[in-house]
Amino acid sequence: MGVSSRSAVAIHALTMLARWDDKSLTSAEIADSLASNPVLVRRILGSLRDAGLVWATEGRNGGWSLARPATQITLRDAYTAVEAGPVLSRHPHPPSDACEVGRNMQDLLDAEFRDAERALEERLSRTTIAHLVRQVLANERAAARRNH
Amino acid sequence: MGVSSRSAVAIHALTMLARWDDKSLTSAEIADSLASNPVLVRRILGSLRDAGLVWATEGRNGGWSLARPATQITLRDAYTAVEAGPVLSRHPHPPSDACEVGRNMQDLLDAEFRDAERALEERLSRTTIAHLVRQVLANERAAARRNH
DNA sequence: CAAACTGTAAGCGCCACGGTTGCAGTATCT
DNA sequence: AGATACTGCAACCGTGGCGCTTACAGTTTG
Repeated sequence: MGVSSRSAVAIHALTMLARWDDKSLTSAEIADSLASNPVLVRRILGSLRDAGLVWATEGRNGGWSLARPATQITLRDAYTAVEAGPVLSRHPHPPSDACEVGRNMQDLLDAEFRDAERALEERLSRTTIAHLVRQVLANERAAARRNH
Repeated sequence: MGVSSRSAVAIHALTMLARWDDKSLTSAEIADSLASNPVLVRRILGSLRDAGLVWATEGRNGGWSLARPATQITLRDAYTAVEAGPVLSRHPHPPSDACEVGRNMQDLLDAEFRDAERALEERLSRTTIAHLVRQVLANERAAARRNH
């Protein structure tokens, strides 16, 4: 296991919004694609809205749209918007102060883990939603070509 | 949250074994430093043993020792030994096959997430247990100097 | 007013987690 | 031999977060 699947849902939703960016999509439409529930989608899109990545119009014919071009939204943006805590958990309790190692490990480990998490986020920041849309369309074209 | 705290415990234990590598340490001693439980420590050290990082002698005066020099054990070794699944969770369910995005996202996301996880592990592999021991000793020397 | 949306709060069952108890096996010490 | 001090392992518990659902208030359009 590990981090929640909210990032996956967020990236999925953003990719859909980018794929059909001429119209807005409802949480029900996105939930259908995810084989999930509209409320769950709204919760996650709510986090993305708070992060300034998407916006919603309420009422009938309402729905969700990207707040900026898909070329300017990275996977890291989605990840940090929906994921709270650190990836790598630290000590459950503070270690013993009486131990030479114990009284130093927490800070040392924190520095190492932060660097590692930074490396993960840095890699995520190298892929944009636009890139994923391009790959989806390319895959679809290839699949259509195979069906002749 | 995120990944379990087993990595933190494993690295803590390895650092202790490396710090006092002239003798073997019991699970109780390590548990004391962690303010935790000997059984929990044994569970995690058991994984490290299966990964070939440490070994134990049973019976009275038994205990744990490193299986190879601390310069040749990285944080990645500890991490992969105790942590099972992927860091970043994928879709809870397979998405809908009827959606153009849905039927492509899983593979695309998996590739991206694997790359990101690889980046995290790569960073962890750059720090050895010996390096942590060196920092602990340096911190202790600095603290002793301040107490004059 | 009815319909179709978003937005929230509350609750559900599930599962992994850290932690604990209990006990069998094994080596050492007296 | 018998007490002692370890590892090893299985079973269990309480907690918390997860994905998911229901219910309902608010908002805009037909």
